Amino acid sequence: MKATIKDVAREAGVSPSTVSRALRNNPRISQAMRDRIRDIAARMDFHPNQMARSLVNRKTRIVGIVFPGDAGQSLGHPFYPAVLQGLGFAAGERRYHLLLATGAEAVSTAEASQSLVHSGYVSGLIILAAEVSPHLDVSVPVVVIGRPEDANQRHYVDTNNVLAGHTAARHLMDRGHSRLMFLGFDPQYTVTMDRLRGYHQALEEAGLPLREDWVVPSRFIHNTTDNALIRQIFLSPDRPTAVVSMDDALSIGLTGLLGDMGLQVPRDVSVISFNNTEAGRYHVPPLTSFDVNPYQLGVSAMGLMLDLIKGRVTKPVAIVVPFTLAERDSVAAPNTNQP
Amino acid sequence: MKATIKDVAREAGVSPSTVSRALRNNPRISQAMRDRIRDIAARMDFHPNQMARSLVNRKTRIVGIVFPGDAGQSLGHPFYPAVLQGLGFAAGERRYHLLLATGAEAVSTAEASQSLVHSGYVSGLIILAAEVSPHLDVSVPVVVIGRPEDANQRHYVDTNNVLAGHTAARHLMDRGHSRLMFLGFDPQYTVTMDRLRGYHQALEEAGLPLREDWVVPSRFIHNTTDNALIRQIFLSPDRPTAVVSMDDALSIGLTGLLGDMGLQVPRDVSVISFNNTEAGRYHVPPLTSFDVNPYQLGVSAMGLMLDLIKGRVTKPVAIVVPFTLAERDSVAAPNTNQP
DNA sequence: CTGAAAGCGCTTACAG
DNA sequence: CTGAAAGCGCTTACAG
Repeated sequence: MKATIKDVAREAGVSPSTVSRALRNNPRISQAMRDRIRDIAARMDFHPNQMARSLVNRKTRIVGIVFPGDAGQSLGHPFYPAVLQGLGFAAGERRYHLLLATGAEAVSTAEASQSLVHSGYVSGLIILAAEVSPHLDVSVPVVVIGRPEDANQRHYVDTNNVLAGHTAARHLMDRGHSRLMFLGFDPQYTVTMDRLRGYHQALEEAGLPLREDWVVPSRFIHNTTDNALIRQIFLSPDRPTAVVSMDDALSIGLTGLLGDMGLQVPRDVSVISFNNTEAGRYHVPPLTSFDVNPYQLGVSAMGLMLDLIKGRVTKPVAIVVPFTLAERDSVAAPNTNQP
Repeated sequence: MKATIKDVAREAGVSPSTVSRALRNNPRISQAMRDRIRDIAARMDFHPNQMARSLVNRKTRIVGIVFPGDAGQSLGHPFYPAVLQGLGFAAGERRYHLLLATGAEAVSTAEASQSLVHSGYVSGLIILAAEVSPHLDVSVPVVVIGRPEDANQRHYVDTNNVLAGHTAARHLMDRGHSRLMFLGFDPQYTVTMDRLRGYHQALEEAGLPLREDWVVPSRFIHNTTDNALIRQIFLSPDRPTAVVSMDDALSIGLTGLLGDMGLQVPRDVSVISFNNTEAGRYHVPPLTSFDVNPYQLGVSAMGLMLDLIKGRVTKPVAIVVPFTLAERDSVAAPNTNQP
């Protein structure tokens, strides 16, 4: 039987109120008494039941984490465990725990969130990867990782994806490319829309035409795309010489597809990619890829969340986490022997 | 303000007891009343506070998950997110949640476990990857993933690692190798000890000598090893022609090290590896690697846990999840032109 | 078929 | 400096 506060009180010959206060270091209890009670509590291996505390405080030391799609799926992409590491680290420092939303089947982000909040288990919600409209009306603070559509009314931490898309296009153009394809547009995810915008800006600034037929959609996270469309694009004589790709997995698939068509990366097509995964690092050729620093995204999101819980933040806060570019071998100058 | 059971009771003109019973579908309440109350509760968006329920039931719908080392570190290896996916899926199906132990600094598995249980938040504990002795005396069911040292008194789910080690060695010997090195022994982890045992058995059965100097230690999960020792082993004229490696990351590091010495995989040295990661798949050469099916490990562990919580299991249960071998290009016949 | 009362393990005004 | 009482939001014997 686990010891309760009453057991400790009886043992110490005081009331439960006094034990409670002594343990929370309330100055109203004499130092001597505090020490004595703490000793007794330790000896009895007493640990206050957090459920009971939460019930009266209307606060738990738990933050709910909601993954896009069903929880499981997204963890298959290394971005998410990395975010989780960051979240866990920052939470652990302040003795908070993470509660994972587990939607077995196709439970939407919104449903998963609601269910977590309704349970009363969580004091806050961190939502990963902003699908377009997880409109939810909940009674606890919410932080989203990624840019939500109604960004100016929300707390979020994100990469500057417009800048990243711009930087990607510029990186390619600086090396002489002018025929760029965009791989991995998904209207469900603001991250791909933001990068596309930056990409378009860079093209415009360079006076290059915006070819909508070279914007290839794909399902984000799942990283499935329209191979027939890609094949068709590269069959054309005025095919692209470079690609901005939303994810390493997409880039790896693309490399294979191009290989089947007799096109080599980077000799015939340069590829600049996102997420700097291990798979991309050991791929042939090793991929030049943006690292959006998912760990830091997690750390920052949890930091913001804990401030919100403590009531230290009032206005909507947006945190931007810098990205870096890992330059490897998938980008080269255009092949001038080609058409 | 969230609606409470009292609000619903008032609205329905009945007592809270009746609302409680109606919502739990207690047959003592008339069907008509049950329907009426459920309607009202739904309309008021009432959701019972799980904290309060847990307090009286002495049960939560939360299972604590403890990672080896500090939580964060291990998530960097794809094995762990995959297990987590399985755990999450199986939990979600039964409307259970996962609470992650977050030890910021070097919190031991045992401490993390104790803290989770003491909090009262969890109804059970799943401990990932058995370090040698997480001896803990807790009041909730515990399932470990991996073989604990005191296996016969515990519930666990594991790979048959003795068989896996044996199979690895046999796979190499079947292709003509007789000088095998074992890379990645870590006395802290039973998994590596088990594989080593199987490996030894296979050598013995084949009448091959057991060379202890060819058992190279490394830190599990971190996958750091003793490169100087490896170099020394391969500098010798009677060097190994094949390696059983505990992890793809270790194998990738080894390939690089051997490359620096002018030795190629698989031409000069064959490598059979574990964990079938993406990095190994896109590595050159693609690694032949065992898949220990981490997702299923998670699903099985959670299934067992839920049975334990329901009190449907009494005696210690051990579940074995089968492994498979993904054969790729890192294993070949020994190079007969070499010494 | 329904309700009043006690209690889960804590915390915290209120009182002394 | 310490205690008795009420209450957090539920559930469940007990009673009718």
